[in-house]
Amino acid sequence: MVRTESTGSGRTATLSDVARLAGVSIATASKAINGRDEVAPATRRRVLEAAEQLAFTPNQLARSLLAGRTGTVGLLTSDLEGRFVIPILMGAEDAFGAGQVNVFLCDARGDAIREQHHLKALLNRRVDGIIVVGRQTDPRPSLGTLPVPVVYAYAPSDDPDDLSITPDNRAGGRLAVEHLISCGRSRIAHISGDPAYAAARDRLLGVRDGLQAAGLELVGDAMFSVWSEHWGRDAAAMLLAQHPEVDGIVCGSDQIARGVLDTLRDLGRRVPEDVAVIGYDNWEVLATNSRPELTSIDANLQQLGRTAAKRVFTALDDERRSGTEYEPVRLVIRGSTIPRR
Amino acid sequence: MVRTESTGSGRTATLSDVARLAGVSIATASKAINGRDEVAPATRRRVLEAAEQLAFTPNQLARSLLAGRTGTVGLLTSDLEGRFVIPILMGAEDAFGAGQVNVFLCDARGDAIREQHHLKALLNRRVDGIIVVGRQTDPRPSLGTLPVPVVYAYAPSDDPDDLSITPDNRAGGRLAVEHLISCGRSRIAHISGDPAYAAARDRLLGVRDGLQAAGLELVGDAMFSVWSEHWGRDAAAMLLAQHPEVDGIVCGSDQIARGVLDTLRDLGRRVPEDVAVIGYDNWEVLATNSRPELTSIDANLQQLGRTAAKRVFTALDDERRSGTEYEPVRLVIRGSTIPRR
DNA sequence: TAACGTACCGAAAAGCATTTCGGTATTTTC
DNA sequence: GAAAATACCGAAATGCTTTTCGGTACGTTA
Repeated sequence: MVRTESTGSGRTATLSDVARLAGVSIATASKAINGRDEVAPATRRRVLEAAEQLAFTPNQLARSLLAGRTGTVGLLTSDLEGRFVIPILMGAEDAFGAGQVNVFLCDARGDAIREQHHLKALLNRRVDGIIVVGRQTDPRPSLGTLPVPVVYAYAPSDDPDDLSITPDNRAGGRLAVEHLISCGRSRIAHISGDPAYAAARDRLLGVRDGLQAAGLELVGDAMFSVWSEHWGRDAAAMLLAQHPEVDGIVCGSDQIARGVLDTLRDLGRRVPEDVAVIGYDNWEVLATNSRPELTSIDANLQQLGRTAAKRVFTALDDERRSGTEYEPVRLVIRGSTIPRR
Repeated sequence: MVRTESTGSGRTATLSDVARLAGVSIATASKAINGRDEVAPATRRRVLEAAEQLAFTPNQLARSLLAGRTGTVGLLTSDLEGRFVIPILMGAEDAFGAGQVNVFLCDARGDAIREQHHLKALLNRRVDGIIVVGRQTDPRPSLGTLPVPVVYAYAPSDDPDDLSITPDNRAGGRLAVEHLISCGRSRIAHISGDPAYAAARDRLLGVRDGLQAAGLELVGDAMFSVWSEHWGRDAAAMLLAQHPEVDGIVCGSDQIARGVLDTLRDLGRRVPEDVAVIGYDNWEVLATNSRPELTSIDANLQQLGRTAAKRVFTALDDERRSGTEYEPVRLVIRGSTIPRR
């Protein structure tokens, strides 16, 4: 691979190279390139030709230094592996990418020291704002007061003075149960994941909200353990042994729901005719490949990412908001609650 | 939220603020902070105290401008959603994060225009290098000659003068079949995904390599369609109807393998006693939640990302390599090929 | 023709940190 | 006590772009 710059010197061309080649001053070259109107058309043409020939691209570093804004944002995640982080990241990148903003990605791997290290690096690079994306909806430690706006996404900050955006898990739990009720179910159970997660507790609150509003009660106790397919299978077996009358199951995740579907199939229960099942997260690859396909609650994470991006922007100009915003969730109906045709 | 800088003016402190407060020149302040030794201990202390008091952090923009290197790298992906991109991204971020390098993340969403746009932005920001991560192992269009080193990860460039790093799918296919053979299987079939993918074709080549080396032939034709669990179920049903003697199945993906396991279970075949099944990708959430757990081929994508990062670095100093490097894959053995205990 | 206006261009400062090199002040040595 | 060496500090250049403001040169008007 050979470098093919036309400056000859091997450097990338600078504005003064362009000016020299075009036979004008640096100031004039700048104006010509940036479309300012104090330049004669013929001069502008000469400059643009020179810029083209040298493959000139303006140095953003110099620009940013002057402007006091870099057009960059730091995206500080605690765990890239987690599948909740990615859609948020996509949404943010998307919202920024449409403008002139670029994103610095930093993965702290759940380590506070590393996070502090990354934070410092971002501030040194003079990012215009920071989005902190957590992997759980449990509150996380605030970064404290920084010279740039900070928005917490998914995992809210534990400081109410910070601005946080997190999905409305309680509304999601309620939405799920309301859907089952609207499908004519009244003997509804709840199988969820790790009760140490706020997500699990909040969804249960929503489920109870929905049941209470309809004058119903949960069948058996809410079942908690871990967020796995195995647990879904085991829990469903236990549930059906103790409460064979159950006709609807709200699951805490799609993985759990997949396990539940497996057990129901093994036990000869038809889904959704005998038992309707609803998952949570709308993890497409799981939800659309099960038998039957899985109705689920979608947290609109990509939208959440876009909202976070927008807030960082508006915080740049306007006043800063604070407190926790709950993003709405939505129901995605598939065959596990409503028979196909 | 209140800003609490001590410059008073609301700006972030600059080196000259520190110098003024410490009663020294800017040059001396710089030396004191950067640990140069031409500074008297007492002076250094004064400067450091002033820097502390003002919460001074050196402006990387100014530094980069001077140094000619920014300590940033562009990560240009075509599809963040794809689950192959994330581990590579993590590996790269990890490798860089250990140094002083930060990553600009750009998602082109599979759109060439957007990619060009992002590329230009990265060059304007004077990144020191670029990693291009594709979502398939099929060759992709080269970005052409750029003033910074470029490494293509996962999807190799179609220009042999570029440096590409991609997983060795052929070796993976061979590894899978060799494992089945070592498990005593000799009537082996292959169910894979979309034949338009180089990954599918390369893996089949590897499967044939392994069979031929053992003097065996594939049972039936290799079966191609799409990368889905549904197809895995359907294909397995067809396969067993035509070739009930099959005792080993190499699957083109873990999703397909999950479908295959489902069908085998429905048909009363024991896994691995009657039929051994091996997947591909080692997608943990699928592989460890199936019944039985799924043996699979892991492409070491995180390692691939780290290698790509390293190559960008070395290309900065050393000569540039070119051509396509094939990263080794590895076998992860679970219950679908070897009975537990 | 003199005075004025317009159109265009260029010098220079600003943004911030680093580094070189020249210059004091202090210490050491003869 | 004078010369040399040392230790420490500061002015200024560097990197690159943008913007302001002062200055030509030309054309226009009275």
